[in-house]
Amino acid sequence: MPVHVVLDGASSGAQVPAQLMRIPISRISATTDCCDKYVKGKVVHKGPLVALGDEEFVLKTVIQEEDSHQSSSSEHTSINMVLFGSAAKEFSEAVNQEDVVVVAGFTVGNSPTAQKDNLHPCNLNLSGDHACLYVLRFLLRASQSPAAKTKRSSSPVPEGAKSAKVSKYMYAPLSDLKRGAVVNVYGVVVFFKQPFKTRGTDFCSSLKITDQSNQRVGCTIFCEKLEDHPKIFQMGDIIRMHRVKIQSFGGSVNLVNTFGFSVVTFDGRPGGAVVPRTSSKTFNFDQEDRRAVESLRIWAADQDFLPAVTKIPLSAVQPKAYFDLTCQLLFKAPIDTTCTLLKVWDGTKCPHPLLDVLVEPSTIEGPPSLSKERLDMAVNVLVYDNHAEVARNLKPGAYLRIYNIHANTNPTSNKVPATSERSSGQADPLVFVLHGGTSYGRGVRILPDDSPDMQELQRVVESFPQDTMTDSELNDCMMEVWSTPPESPEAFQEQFVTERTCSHALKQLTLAEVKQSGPDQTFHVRAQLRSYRPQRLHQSLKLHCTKCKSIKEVPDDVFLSGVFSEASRTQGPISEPWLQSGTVNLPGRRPQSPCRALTVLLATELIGMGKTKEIVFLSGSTLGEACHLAEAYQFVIPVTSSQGGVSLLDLSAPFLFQGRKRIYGCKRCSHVVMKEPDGDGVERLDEKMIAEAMGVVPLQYGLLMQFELHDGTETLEALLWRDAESFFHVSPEDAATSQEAQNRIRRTVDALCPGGSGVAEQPWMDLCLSSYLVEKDGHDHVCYQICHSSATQAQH
DNA sequence: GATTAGGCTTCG
Repeated sequence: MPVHVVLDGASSGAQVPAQLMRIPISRISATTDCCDKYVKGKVVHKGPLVALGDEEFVLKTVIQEEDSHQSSSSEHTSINMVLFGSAAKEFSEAVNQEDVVVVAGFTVGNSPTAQKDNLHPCNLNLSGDHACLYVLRFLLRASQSPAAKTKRSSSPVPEGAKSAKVSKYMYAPLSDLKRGAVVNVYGVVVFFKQPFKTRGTDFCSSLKITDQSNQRVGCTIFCEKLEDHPKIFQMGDIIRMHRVKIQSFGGSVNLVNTFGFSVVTFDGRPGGAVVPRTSSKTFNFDQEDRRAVESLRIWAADQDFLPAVTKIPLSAVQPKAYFDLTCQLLFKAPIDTTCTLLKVWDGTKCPHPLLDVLVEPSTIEGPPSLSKERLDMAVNVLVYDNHAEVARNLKPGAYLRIYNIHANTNPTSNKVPATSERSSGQADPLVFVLHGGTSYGRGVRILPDDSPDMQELQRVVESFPQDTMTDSELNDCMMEVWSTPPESPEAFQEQFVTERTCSHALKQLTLAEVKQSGPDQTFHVRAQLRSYRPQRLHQSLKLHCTKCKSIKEVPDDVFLSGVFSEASRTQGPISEPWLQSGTVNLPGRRPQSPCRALTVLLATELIGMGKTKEIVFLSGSTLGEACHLAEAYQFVIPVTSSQGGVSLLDLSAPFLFQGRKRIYGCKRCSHVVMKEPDGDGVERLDEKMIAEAMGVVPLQYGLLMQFELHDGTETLEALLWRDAESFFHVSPEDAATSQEAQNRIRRTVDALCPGGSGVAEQPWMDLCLSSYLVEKDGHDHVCYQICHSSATQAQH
């Protein structure tokens, strides 16, 4: 298949032949005569190159009409394209996601996945010599001309820095390394150790890389700062290093970083986006780098130097085996100076009996309690020596990869008190161990938010119900109630009537008519609720700022525990003239847990006024302790030390606890200044006065849902946001804390959208809708919101 | 323009 790269919109070189006619994606059908047609679209998804045998490849991609926002939503503007043989291989090498391509010489077939992916009912198939592909590359103004781009410098360091803005680098093949030289290299990582502390001033990363020359070369990177080290997460990652010195040791070549060293790494899996991983703010990266990474990926995929099974979930663990575990930290507890317990899970259940490690409850750092489901799937990991030190700084909720973890079956230690139900004939219980030292790459690493492995795990663990506050409060916990569908819909079928509450004199329209009208209008419609989002109702609760209009999610307890834990880790002494410190004894929540003395601070002036039960500043506590104390004090303000003075925790956490209510501040609009709240001449302090005294702009709770409406003429997505409170007759604030409020919302959506029943049984709703324009991705979209409408229980 | 480490299972 000829592949042409058209630069600058066809100003030079290859051009799309003039005799070809463009056919919009939406007009393609099984009967389309394709011999004189071409399709133009943006690559919105590029699948991996799949090898079926010798030179037999297949690759799936999705292309989308570029100006698709102008078409109506019923048109299919995205289409699956399947490439075979050399066409697949060439496409994989030449095209990146987001590229605009022109495709000719295709055939049209039926799409077997149309039902599932909701894309075009047809497929485009590309194979053989007839297929023709043009990649449109629009060069940025700041970049070099195409002619200059083809010139390559032979110097390892940037040359002509004065004349050209873009520097070129030469990369040495690993088979051609001359002792003493300083070079730039690309390679695939075949072995690595996480950076470890040396006896000198630096951390050291030790790795081995290879490239198409099949040469394996060891690399030793010394850097004082951890963030300057290569960000390697797994074997197969791709690494680019600038300015490494070639040394020889023990008869083989070794690369060591030298002055001006820089490193960038990439995920090594073919097909994925090429995203450079570096903490460096300036680094060179252009199309040639992209191609170098992609060709290394394709080459490496065919080699067998990578372990066959790279990911082992807890459900597939073999006793006695060593493996890498990707998991989420639920909580941790120090055992002694050389050992820390990490309780982790990955959303799968380990099938083997587990050794139960007993720890002092007061030493546990993590959320106040966890759902039984999570605890049932969680495993103990004992990390020793150098890793115990790293583990002490991990925050509950963090996503981790633990390298070379050992599924130990013979725990001989009496240091860790343990119980297990061992009886004859039963398998030895497992305990996971990360042994001391760095052999075999042993270590722990936090996976960053943009890591695909982290995101995949996050999707899995977030599909489980959220954790509850405490065991005893399980029944009235928001997450539990909202996540649980009613036990028997038939037995509990209530009738709800949805009516308009506005006084507009408007004719009722069909949804099809609404869709044909423009923005900034009000409509009256009669429709049924086909579906709603989010399905997990607690996710509809949001926090929003009335000042900057931003909307954010309500953080979960695992995350909040991390913020509290981080704050108490960096906790120092607090000395403020207007605060007096003291301690409060908090009784243990469970009978066996001991009392804990909490450091609290009280405002001097309020003490003078006898108002000692109103506001308490709490330092160095856990989330659970803050919640617990909020039962006894009117307002609890978690604080930490800042240069000897007092400061609020990071505003991702509530700045104020009022009973069960957690009040958050806007990170963007708040300017925290800790002042003594002025209680003078005030009967009762309220949240507004406290927020004002501390320079915090409080966030409001809101309910945000998306309703899919239909009426036989059309379906229409409408948001419920501004008038959600009057629709459900529940205030979002109540929904955040009250079981009754959550029940009411649950019952309403269940009645309006009874699961499993036919369309005829669905109630009709009389709704008032408003339409408005929203700019997204540089284009205007018409959106709809349900307003002036109310769902009330029908009177029997 | 020094120094570090130089893979290769713990032993709890």
